[in-house]
Amino acid sequence: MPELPEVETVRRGLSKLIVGKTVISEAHDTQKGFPNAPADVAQFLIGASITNVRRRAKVLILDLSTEYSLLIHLKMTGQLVFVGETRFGAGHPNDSLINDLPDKSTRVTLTFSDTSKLFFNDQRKFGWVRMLPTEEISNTPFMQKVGPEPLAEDFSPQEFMQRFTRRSKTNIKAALLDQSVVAGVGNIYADESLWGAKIHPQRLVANVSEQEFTALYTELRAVMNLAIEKGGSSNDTYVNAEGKKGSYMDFARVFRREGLPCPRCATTIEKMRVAGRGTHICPFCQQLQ
DNA sequence: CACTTGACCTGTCCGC
DNA sequence: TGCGGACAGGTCAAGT
Repeated sequence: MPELPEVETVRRGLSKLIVGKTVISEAHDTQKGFPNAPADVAQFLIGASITNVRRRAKVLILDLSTEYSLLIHLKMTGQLVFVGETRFGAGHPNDSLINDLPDKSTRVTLTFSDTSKLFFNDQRKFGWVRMLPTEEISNTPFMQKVGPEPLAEDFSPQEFMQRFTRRSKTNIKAALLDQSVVAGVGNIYADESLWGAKIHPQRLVANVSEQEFTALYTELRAVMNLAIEKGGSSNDTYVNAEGKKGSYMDFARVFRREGLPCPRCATTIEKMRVAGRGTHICPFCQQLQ
């Protein structure tokens, strides 16, 4: 999915687009194929207004005036696209992304009192939407176990390294993808940050040095900040709240660049399988040893 | 508890 | 131009 930078991009968009709006109707896909349909969502939504849009890890939190919150996970192919009443006229080039909504991947549609709409689309149906009393969010099992936000100002390199101790017997990529170690890292930014820190993804956590952890910390934050600045990565389905793609893939250094030269040393980038995921490395910069 | 693998879905691409 | 298999941004529930 959308990893931290993509979810953050959606959050910033929704913050500007839907805060203050009042929900007047909710519709969702009731097909058997959508097991995450929010059966109890409508009764807490109708008449409520959106007071805040937050993010924790890869979860979006829409706070409502009713003291309830709508939690949304986009997983691999989820989209949250806002369509305002008069945003684009017919024939506008940007209409191509949104003029067909709702479509067959639309799972939830919220309609606001000014007739604007928010669509939750999800081709692969892994995503979910849940309603919770706002004050209970922090007590959920997920929020109890999820690791710290890597971009938080008070998140230090020391804390970063210390979080990995519980996963010392696995490889660094599997640990980096573990949301209970650090929040928000997915396959793209794992590969990009490991390349930046010159660490082979199959290196055992126990064998990664303090200096290497410091480099990984710095690279991870840099790559995520750059990705947010570029509006995230769009390989295929990801779009922001306005239906637009992000451009980070134009800046990617190894991810999905197998066969191309490493931007640092020109060695041909290779693709392999690590932690069950497609993994991209420069075999010269990132050695197993 | 920590670790690995397969499952959840739909769509696309690649080789035969 | 059809068909099978692998693969795709993420977690989970199982298995060891």
